[in-house]
Amino acid sequence: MARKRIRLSEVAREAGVSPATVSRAISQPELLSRETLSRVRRAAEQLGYRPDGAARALASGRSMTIGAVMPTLDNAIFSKALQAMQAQLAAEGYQLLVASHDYSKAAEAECIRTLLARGVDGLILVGAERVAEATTLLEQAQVPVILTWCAPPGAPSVVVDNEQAGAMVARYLIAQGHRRIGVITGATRFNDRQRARLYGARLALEAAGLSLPPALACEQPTTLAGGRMGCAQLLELADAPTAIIGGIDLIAIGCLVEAQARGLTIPGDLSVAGIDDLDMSAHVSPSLTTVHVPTAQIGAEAARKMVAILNEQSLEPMLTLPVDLIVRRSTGPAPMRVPA
Amino acid sequence: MARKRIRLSEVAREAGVSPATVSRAISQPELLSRETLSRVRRAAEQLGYRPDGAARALASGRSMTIGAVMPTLDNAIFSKALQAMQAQLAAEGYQLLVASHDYSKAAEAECIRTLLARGVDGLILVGAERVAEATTLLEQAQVPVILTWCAPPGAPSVVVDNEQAGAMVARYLIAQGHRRIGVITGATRFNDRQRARLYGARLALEAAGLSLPPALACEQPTTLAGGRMGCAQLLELADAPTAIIGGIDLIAIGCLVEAQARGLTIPGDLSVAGIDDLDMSAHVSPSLTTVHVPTAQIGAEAARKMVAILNEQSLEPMLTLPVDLIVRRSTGPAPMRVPA
DNA sequence: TTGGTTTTTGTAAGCGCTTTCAGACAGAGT
DNA sequence: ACTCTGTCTGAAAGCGCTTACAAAAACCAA
Repeated sequence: MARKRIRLSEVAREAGVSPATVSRAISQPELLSRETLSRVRRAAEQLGYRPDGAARALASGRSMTIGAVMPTLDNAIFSKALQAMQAQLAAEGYQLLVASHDYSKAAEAECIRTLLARGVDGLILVGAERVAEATTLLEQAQVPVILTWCAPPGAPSVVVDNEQAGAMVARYLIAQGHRRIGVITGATRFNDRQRARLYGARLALEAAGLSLPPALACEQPTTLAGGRMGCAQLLELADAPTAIIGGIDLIAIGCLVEAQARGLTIPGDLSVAGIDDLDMSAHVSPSLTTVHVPTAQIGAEAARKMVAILNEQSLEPMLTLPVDLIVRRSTGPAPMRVPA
Repeated sequence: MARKRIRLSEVAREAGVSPATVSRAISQPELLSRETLSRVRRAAEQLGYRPDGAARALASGRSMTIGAVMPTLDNAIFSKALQAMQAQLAAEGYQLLVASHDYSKAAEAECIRTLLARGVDGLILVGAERVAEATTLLEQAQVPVILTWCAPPGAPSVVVDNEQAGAMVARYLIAQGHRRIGVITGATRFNDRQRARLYGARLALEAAGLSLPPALACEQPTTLAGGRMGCAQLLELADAPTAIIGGIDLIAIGCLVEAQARGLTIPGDLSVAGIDDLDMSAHVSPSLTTVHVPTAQIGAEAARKMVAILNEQSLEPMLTLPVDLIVRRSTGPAPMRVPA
């Protein structure tokens, strides 16, 4: 089979109308008379016509394609957001062009450059921080940009209050009587989300008259293995913490695993809490206390907002989604101080 | 800032050459003299020229874009493969257009249709099964298609032997003395991977003179929660299995959780094994015996193969990656039969 | 120098569609 | 009957780039 691709003009000939009419039948059917429309549709159907995306994009200036640049897809929070984003966009007739940069600023700029060159109609990014080159590209490009997870006030964005999330867990642990609380985050250098969470936790600690000494704040890869290492490090301290906050659930779960592997009981000997509320967090053992971050919703809302902007519907630029503390079994009262 | 976008012809004027020369400077620099090339490059640089993707695609007939259709991105195995795929493609100058269909055949066909309409240069799909409509689309489209995970012999593909994977775990459990082995898979109806794994396990069982009665083979959503439900179901059987195989690790981990929540010790009372070898599988407690499936490699190799095909390098159509049994702590000898 | 090659560059014709503008036509009002 | 709407359709000019094809330039041997 596989005959040559049918062109719009052939459909026009078949239907006995002009190419313009066929084009309208596709993109603005309401302009055509009922009869013409159905004639064109029949011809298109019969010939198996498929419009050429590149040609449409070139002629119309819109590619119906949105670019998403993520740190990685290999992390449930991003892939989940992406999944929701793609579903939402598909429903609106847009396609998702995906790039990921593995937490490299330079690579991120490169991703932005390529997507822009591909002619995306809009760009969805994670976080607010990027290199100057990227910022310039974004300014010069005439496409809307939506930031997710974290953004400066005023920028079109769908975010959560990461600082608040960090503060929430910290306050809860403090309320449970913990006084030495460790925090394990991902690298904070190119990750404003992690930085904000850490900062929030620190503020809460200080507000309670406590502090977060350097030894108790460590950075690790945002993986389960990273959590294990971080936990090991904190537990080996002379004055080990009675509670640990993971900057993301994956790290917290790593702590759970490591602590239990060392024979500690949770939450008896050590309380552990995370931030994100992954699906699995409710199922690990013990189930993880965490702050629910509406990951999928971030993706879906970002997509929705993008479409709204492209349709010139103006709205609040910044959408802040709520975060909630979810108390489960991995946290409890601080252990009694053992008399020296 | 944000002046109007620079066109190729303006670069040509600036550099004092013809548009054709500028075009060549971009796509076939080796055709130009050293001097002209650098002149053009300087002009392009100075004006901040960015080629228009749509125009290039239309004129050249190639969009430098590859479409990937996945069941979902919200599952580590797919997002991990996608991540590798995207990285590999980016390195070759291609971009990834992503779609997902949530295990719906109809939606998959729709994804294929849209991506094809967008003018992708190639398509990467999961599994071999699809509705007739999709098959027709693929035949008519003149783009290479690569199947992953599972494919009929002869089709360009990057696969693993799922049947073999299923057989491997089953044989291992049999060797450990288990005689009643339950299998929990994802829905097998639109999932040839799960079906093959189940089939492999069944064959291994039969080869050992055992069988897989209907009660011991159940289907659940491919999630941790699905695993818990399936496990609960099997454990409540009058004649419960002494070992359970999860069609994917997520399900197996769900079993781990559920069984332990019910007070069973693993592997003392129940052995559990999965297939996939997720990152977390090594870290759950007890660590999960599973069959390693080189997920990321599937993605990377599919991308590599796609590029090779697009460059007309012919090669073995089908690449089969090896799977390995990874024995960890979640499996052990079958418990002694308790005298009635 | 001359003709034959081999680069290197330019000319121009599209790629397949959208969209502006204007024309055709039907119905309404006077 | 005649203008005035408003609705529907067509003609034609691109969108920004690639790529035959052809011309020009450079090189080479005779």
